[in-house]
Amino acid sequence: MTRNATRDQIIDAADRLFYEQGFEQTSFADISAAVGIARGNISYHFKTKDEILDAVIQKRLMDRQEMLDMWEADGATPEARIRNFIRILIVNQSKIMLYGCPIGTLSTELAKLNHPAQGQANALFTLFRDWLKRQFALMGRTADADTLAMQLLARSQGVATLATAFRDKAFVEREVVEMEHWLTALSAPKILS
Amino acid sequence: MTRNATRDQIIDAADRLFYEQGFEQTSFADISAAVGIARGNISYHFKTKDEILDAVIQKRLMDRQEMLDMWEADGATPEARIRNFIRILIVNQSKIMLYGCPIGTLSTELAKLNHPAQGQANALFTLFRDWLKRQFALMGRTADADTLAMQLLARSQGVATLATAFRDKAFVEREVVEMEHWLTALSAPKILS
DNA sequence: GTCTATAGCTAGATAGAC
DNA sequence: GTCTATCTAGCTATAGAC
Repeated sequence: MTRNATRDQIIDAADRLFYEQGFEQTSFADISAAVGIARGNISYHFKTKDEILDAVIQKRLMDRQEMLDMWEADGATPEARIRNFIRILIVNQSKIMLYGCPIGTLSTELAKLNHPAQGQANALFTLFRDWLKRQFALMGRTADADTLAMQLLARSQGVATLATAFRDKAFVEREVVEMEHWLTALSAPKILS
Repeated sequence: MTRNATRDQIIDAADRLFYEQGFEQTSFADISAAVGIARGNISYHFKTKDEILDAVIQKRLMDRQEMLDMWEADGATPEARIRNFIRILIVNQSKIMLYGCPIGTLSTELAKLNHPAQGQANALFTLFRDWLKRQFALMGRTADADTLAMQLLARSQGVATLATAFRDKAFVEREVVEMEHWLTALSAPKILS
């Protein structure tokens, strides 16, 4: 893997534009303009648009893995680590209200295109799914760890989709609180009050 | 509003193709081929592609309103009616696993295009939101009817997104059961066991 | 490694014959 | 109302000068 400033700039710009405009809607001209280079220069670094997509997905995988590793290192408890996941909806709120979740929207777009990179894109979901599963298992939920992981993933995706449609900040914040309560209830001993 | 067989066929074909391939990815050629007419004929009925989109959204609004009216007429209780909504995920399972939710994916695509029809497309969400809100209110949940409506909408959207990514039938069925339990628990008196 | 130029294609939209 | 033909513009991708 060679380091190259221009190549990395292309990937960064494509990553942002694929998220904001969609993969299909983003042209070589868009990317080259964003980087500030000539159109043809892109082709020196990437033969086809699909190669750019592959590089963007690889970069997203690396970025998210790094983020999860950080949460793993810093979080005192599995609950605290999962809370970091839930709070993505707050941290990235403004972008999510404009463009949705970068993972979910790419996955959906590639599904409609029946694009060969679908599997690679869905690996991003699997990354979070497996990480969440491990955290739930550490919470003692070994039996239903994967079910809980999928439930939390689904709920986040749903909130992101409706956040984009309704642009309602209060809704997002309310749902995040609800998810945190759900998480707390999972680990807390059952008390009849 | 004049009735016209060809015009309606164009709308039907566009409705299907916009769902399966996306709005941007569907061309006049795709639609005319699906209907079995010449490319130029489309332009007689619709001046621009955006006009087709408007017609498709209007049709979807009418279709869904009709469906909700049927549920309203046939459902004995608000719970039974809401159950119909939840079970969309089962009834349309195979299509959802291929293309996602027609409402959510269109809304997301138009958001990324910053398309002027965003508001119209989101009216589809509002249609379900208001209907669900009314059902929850009829269940006695007047105070948090809208919150519950948004929660159920979000959960459905999330399941649809992950269903498309993972193509996992068992996951969808499991989540539908979970949502039905959630619904039952909402109306049932609280029993400490 | 970056550029200009262009080939080859397809898109949305328009004009006009029938 | 439906058709063929065509315009203009945009796209991906390639070739080759520097």
